[in-house]
Amino acid sequence: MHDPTIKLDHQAGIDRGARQPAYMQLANLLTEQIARGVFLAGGRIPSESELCEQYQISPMTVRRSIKILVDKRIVSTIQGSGTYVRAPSLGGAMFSMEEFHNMFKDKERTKVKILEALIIEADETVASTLAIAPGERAILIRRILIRDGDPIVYHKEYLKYDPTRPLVEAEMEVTSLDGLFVGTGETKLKSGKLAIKAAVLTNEEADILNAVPMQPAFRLEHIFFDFDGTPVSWGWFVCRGDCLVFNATIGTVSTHE
Amino acid sequence: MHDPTIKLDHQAGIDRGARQPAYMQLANLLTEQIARGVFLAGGRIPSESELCEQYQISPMTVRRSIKILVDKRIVSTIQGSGTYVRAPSLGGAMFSMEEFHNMFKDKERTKVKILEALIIEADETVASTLAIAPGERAILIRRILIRDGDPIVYHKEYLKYDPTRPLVEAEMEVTSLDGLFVGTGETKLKSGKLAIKAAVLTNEEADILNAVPMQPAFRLEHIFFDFDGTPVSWGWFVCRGDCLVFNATIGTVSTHE
DNA sequence: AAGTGGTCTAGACCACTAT
DNA sequence: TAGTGGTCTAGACCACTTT
Repeated sequence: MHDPTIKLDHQAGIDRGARQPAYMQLANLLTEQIARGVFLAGGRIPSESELCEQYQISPMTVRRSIKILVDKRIVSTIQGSGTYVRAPSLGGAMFSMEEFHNMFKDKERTKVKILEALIIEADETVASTLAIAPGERAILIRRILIRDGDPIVYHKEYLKYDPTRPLVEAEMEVTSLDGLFVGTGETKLKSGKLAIKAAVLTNEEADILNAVPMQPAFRLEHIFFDFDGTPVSWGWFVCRGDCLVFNATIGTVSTHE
Repeated sequence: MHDPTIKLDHQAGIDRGARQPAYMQLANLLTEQIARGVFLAGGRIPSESELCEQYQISPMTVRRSIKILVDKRIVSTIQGSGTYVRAPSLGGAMFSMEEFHNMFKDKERTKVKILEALIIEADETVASTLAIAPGERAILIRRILIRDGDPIVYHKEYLKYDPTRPLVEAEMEVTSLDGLFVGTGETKLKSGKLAIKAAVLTNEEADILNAVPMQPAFRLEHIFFDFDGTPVSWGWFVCRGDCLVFNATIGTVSTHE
């Protein structure tokens, strides 16, 4: 297995025969040069026409490469002026739910146990959140996610009770929670909101999660809406803080793929 | 100020004279149709050639519109098959540091108070994190961020002591923390990592932040690297949980700009 | 006036999926 | 084989900044 492309480091160019498309190659080339300090933060990278000339690529392809760096917040463009390298900053960091999702993506190790699933009468809080009248019916589901035998996440969710659609049954059936995370396409939800809050375990939660009360925890609140904008479900995950960290990278990290 | 474009809702098309470029108009049109349920999750949107025909736009421009929806995770493309509407899912949610940054972006309301700034001898933990020998010199800075007179964030940071560069002075001088968040371009940092952890206030932190111990809090750990990959600084922000929430939206939220 | 990025065209060829 | 998305070209014109 010999890779002939291994030593074109001295003056790298675009390999038109490579599996990687030209725009990706150029994006990685520029990213690496920025990461190596060839172009410093605040400075300008070569103009698009210069890059076209230098790498023998058409304007649209060069633009596409630069667009990638813009999306990654590595550079920013100023019309009429140039493309500038951004300094790494905390403000631009992004993090995703991947870490949380990974906790129970592995179906072999993860089980979902339903503690409770019943019809309740909505109290003030539930009613106002689900935009229904207090005392109206709603569904309450409480479950725990178990990984390798240990309870790691507690989930509580209120669902609007609506006999005209089988959302209730569908939701009850989702014992793997995949619908919430992967998006099954079976539900007809339009959009949702998610909030991450800092919390400590209540006595009840600590009991369920085999942990001690007052332990640091994340509370991930979620609310989903129907196509007409009315709320459909409201709930939250409680996860022990020592089981979950949200990570993000800042600045230039070349991906190569 | 009359806007003549206000009532083309019945069968919307692309307005070539509008300030908004065609690719953005099409992206918003598709997003709205998905949000209204015209195209359901799991279903296919019209093919690129169909969209070209329907809206009288060239292929590259249509592709650009679709790329926007792909980036927003509203649709996903399968080569040779089509472009499919994704179901909203928690797994795809993204968070930014914007909320945190906003807490002290307003310079009028925010002050930074340096509690301490001194040269220390690195203990085991600091030494291994900054990749120096235990006992070697390092800088410790402790500050609080004050908004409207109330202390809201506590910041502790260890910096590698390196006489060959003025990073120390530069860092000491950054009383607004802007360097960390906006990216001043004065530093020569290459990249960094950020971790968000759940925590409770220690006695010391509670005292500094005028809060009670054991209160829920976020701990935002950060580490920055130089161009050669060596760590330059390590530190963390502690923020009361009742002052900070990370928000994200899921699914189709048309932006219109 | 010259140079920069922003938009857009009207095709081309390719890789892949469906049938 | 027909249709789909993926890549790329070689220009065009525009808006904007710099000098």
